Amino acid sequence: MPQKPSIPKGTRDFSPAEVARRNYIIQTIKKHFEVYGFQPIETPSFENSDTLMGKYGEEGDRLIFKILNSGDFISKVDDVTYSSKKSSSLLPKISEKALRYDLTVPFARYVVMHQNEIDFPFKRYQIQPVWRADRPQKGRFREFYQCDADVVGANSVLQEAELIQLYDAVFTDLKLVGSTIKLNNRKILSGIAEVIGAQHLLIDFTVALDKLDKIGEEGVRKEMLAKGISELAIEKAAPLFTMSGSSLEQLTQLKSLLGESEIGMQGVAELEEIITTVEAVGLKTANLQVDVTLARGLNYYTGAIFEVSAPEGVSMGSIGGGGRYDDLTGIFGLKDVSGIGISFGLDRIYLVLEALGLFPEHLDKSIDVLCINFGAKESLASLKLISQLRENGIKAEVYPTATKMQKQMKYANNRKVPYVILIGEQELANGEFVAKNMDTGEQETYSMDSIAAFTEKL
RNA sequence: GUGGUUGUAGCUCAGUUGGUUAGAGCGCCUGAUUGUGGUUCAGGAGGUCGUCGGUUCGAGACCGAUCUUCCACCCCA
Repeated sequence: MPQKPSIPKGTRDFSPAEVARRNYIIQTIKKHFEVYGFQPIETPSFENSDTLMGKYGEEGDRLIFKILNSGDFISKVDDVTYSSKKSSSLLPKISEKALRYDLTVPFARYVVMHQNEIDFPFKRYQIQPVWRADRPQKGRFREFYQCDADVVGANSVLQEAELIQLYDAVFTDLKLVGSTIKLNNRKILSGIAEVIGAQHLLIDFTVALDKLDKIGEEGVRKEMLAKGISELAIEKAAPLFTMSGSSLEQLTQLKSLLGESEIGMQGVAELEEIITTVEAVGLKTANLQVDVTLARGLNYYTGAIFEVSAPEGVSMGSIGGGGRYDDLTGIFGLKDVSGIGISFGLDRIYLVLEALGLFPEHLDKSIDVLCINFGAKESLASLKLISQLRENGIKAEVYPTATKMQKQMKYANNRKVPYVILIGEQELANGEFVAKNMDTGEQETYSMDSIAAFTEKL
């Protein structure tokens, strides 16, 4: 036998049972997206490189899968570039396309390209795979699905509140009780950087701050210092390290800290409005929590930032994230279009539901009825019966060959078929069929003329 | 991209300081049971020990490379 085939690192095959479970999650998310008024679009799996490159920071560029040009691409490279052996200068000459890295940037490109056909505010959702040339870990793949909902062309904070409700609705429907939606605002982070005199180091500051729960206050101070933030500045920011209390209490503390920063106060005001709105409407099972250390996410966020973490006890990175971006379409030449979006991480939600045993049982069921095959004449009668069942939307099939009954029953058992139908010589002669309930083992005889009596039981 | 870790039957895993023919449980197949699955009993099949190379009289075990898994960074869903 030749070498066993394999699939690339960080990719997966999905069995029928896994697909059924994934579809269950997707259907749930889709249902709520539509109830909230979002419309689906799809975009190509690969884009022109210049659409993607530079949109996710330096780190992001490294993680984008590049697609090699077609044809004899290497002969078209000039000798100087070729012999320089520098990937950065060689890359644009041999690769002009790349696999999409997320759904937000392609969406911004879509909005700009179709701006004349779109009615704003435009609410779209998109459920498609994305690719990252990352090193895989648990819940971290090189090919995975994002489920995004975005609104562009409206900048009321009502949207923020609605999207928080949407998170709550989806996770409640999935029975994932106790998820936490963390909320922050980029303007608050900017304001703090301004107040402590470290605007130019905003990214370094926020990245370090984000690690607070992981490496502790000492670790964060150390990292900030290493990035060139002065001791005095860090001391000014110190209240952040120990901030606690309810969301509104934290906002009060922020107000005193940010009093001199216009942008910071604006961020606080936005958060306050979002929180009071959400509290007025109420959430079903999710917790909403202000977290000033929340900074993850991409450079293009300008206002609210969201991140959802699984209920306590499940170790999994974030299962969703999003935020407001005021000028994403500006990169592609369309100014003054504010957008806000959230993303659900399908693959991680799957792992969380599995860990907590929250998938409904019926997902395993592939068919409702299996007919035992007793031979040519009998199976013909079975086929007629099955046809009628199928017309009633019942998933049914006849075992294809007349092998031993034991084998057929075992097959039915393994496929978790709830009912097995038997039409043998005896039944055929009497114009009847026997239905066996595979759970209880009980059998009942029905007339071929009145299948309704049977279908009612399903 | 950096450092570490894992790989043995379809699945989960044993396998002693390197020593004859590599094991278990579950699953699968056959029979007890020619019209009845799940439970039970008896028997059976299934492995170039991730791959390639090296050390050795001898390698599943030691060394190197490579692929893969998981983990910590980086970053992120």
